[in-house]
Amino acid sequence: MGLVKKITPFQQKVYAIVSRIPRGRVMTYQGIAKIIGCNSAQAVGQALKKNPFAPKVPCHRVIKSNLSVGGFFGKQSGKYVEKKIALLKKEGVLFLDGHLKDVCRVLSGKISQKTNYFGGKKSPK
DNA sequence: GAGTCATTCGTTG
DNA sequence: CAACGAATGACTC
Repeated sequence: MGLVKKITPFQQKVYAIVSRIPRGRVMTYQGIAKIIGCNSAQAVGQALKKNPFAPKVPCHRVIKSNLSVGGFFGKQSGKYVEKKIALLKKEGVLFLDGHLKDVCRVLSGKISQKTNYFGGKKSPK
């Protein structure tokens, strides 16, 4: 039976970090990637997609560095992503139009300062 | 603020 | 060795 929990060292690091994200908080792919030692958030995303410990690792607490929601269960959009937002919303992390409402909820030490997120700018409908 | 192209690291085929 | 992926940055509108 080749069906064994074969995970790579890279995945172990990703799951270790993600599983340590406290409730009501989120982390970015870039942040995790940086802690691991690489600057490839895509590698982190792939590790989470193949996440063999789906319910064990709170992958729903991982979002993109641009404060957008990101993907979930291999979907970049759809009801799965909606569920991801709903889960975070239940934990106190609110999203507006697919983007994080409160940047303060993000751990990871620091975020890209180059990008001008919602800093003071607001465009309601 | 929103959309598009190119880049980058690791895993899998 | 080649292609893909839950992403990101830079550039343009």
